[in-house]
Amino acid sequence: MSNLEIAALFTEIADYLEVKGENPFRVRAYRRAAQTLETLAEQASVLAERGSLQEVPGVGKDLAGKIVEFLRSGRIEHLDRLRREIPAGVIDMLGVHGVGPKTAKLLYERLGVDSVEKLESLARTHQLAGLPGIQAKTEENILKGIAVWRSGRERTPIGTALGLAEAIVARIRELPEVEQIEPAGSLRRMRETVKDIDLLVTSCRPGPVMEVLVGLPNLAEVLAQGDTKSSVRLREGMQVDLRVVDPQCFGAALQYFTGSKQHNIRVRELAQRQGLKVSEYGVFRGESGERMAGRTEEEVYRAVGLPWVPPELREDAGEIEAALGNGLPALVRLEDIRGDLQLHTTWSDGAHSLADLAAAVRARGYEYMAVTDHSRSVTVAGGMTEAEVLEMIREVRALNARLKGFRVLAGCEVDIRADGGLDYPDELVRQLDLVQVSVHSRFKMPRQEMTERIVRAVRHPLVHILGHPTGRLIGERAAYEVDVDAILQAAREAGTAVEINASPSRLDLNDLHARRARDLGIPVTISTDAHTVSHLDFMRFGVAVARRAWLGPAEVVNTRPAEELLTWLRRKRG
DNA sequence: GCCGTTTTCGGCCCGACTGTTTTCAGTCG
Repeated sequence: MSNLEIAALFTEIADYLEVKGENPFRVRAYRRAAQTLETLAEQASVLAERGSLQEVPGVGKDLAGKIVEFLRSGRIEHLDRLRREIPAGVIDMLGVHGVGPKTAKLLYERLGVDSVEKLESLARTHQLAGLPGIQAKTEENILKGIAVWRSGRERTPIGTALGLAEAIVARIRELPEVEQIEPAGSLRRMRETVKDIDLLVTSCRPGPVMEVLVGLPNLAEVLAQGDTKSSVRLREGMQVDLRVVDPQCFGAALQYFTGSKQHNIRVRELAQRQGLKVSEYGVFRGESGERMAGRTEEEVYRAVGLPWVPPELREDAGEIEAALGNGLPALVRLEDIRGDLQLHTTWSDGAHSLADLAAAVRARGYEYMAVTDHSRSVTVAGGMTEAEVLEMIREVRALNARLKGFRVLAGCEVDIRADGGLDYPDELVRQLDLVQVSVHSRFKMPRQEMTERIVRAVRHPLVHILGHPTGRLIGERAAYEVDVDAILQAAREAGTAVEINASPSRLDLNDLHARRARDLGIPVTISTDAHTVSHLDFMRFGVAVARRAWLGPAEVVNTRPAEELLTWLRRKRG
């Protein structure tokens, strides 16, 4: 977590510097470094030990020094000074929509406003009006901004957001006036959570499109309605921004609105160096203003000398450099997946019988599946007794005898006990085709103890896969305290695979950890952890995480044909 | 504060919108 911690501190420094009115490019340097740290697969502490912090793009001598300072002392003296100089509440105000650094500074210096609460009471009583650039309307906007700030600007899990977006897209697509419609923003990049839904449409008649949007059955509020841009808030709380653009500009607009912001900045810097200008309207020659591209994203990227970059990679996390060197990876696709390796049936807490689930999995076009019901200690989930495991194995063998062209593997999600031991004796575990291990209890262990516990299980010679390695539930439960890098190192040494659990409430490993696994050459599985047939659809979210982690099909275990998978499972055990 | 096919100094992404203004600064994405 320390990369995220350092990133947060750099962002805080940037906020302070901005309020102080310092050089905006210096501010940007801090923000860029923060953003890069957030998407860095390797721990800054490890880089620091190697002395290679300055190889991180955007980290120079000074910022590397500050990182080292933080790692050594847990503090950054420069930030401490800033905190003493300006109250934290002034920085909080930047979170209010409509209040930027200039306004915050003005309010603090002229009226002593040093908290959102104070800001609110002064706006209510019209004591802000009269300051330079502030009148009644601005007071009103600030109050609106505070209301949104209060209601929490939490992000929505991708599964929920994508469902909402696709329902809207389906309605709009029905209109004969609509030519193209695409979600953009972080939704298209498939981040694990998204803030709002951006939709991009080409149509010669925007009117009816806007009508559909403001007439949605789950509409809560129309925030703005114009000819080319409308915004609404849904009852579920999410904001939806819809823009209608000219077909000539669709690719440029899609590229622009997909972001990330930092990726776009890099693309434009690249263009600028070639005397070009990139905007949401297209790519233009500097002097003549001649239009070179805009209809498709491919055109836009080609015009600035890049191959098309898959949206999942657009985070300024090395994809620009890779694209320049023609080194973008061929990413795993949903259609590459040949089977699902974590599934639950009525043998434990799943909704369907083994035979019914197998039929449903097969109907998705998969070649194989592993049934991985819970082990005995996980009593809340109806874990199998030893006798039931044997019975389950017999049922699998019998089923396979009947099935042609489809293979069921007898597996188990074996609980990792508090001491790192497995939940069944080795003689029983050995009889399973596939053994996945995971933690389901004692989440609050000290970091060191939890790490040793999982490392021990990962090293067990009969274990194939570590399931949902960090145990987090998005928006509900943080990952347990654990040294993920130590676990990954152990997995590499033992040849044990790690899972990307595709359930949208888990997505565990996350994109960063999965990328780290990739960098270390650890095999990865993508599994849905389905407890009912509809959960089989989660595979797309797991594949999205894998794509964000730069994984190709060869690095994902369950893209292999059944025979190759079986060979890997056997060989793993020597 | 970072960085280099134009640079070790002098640059650093782009456009829209809004509210406040007599021509633009601030904010946002």
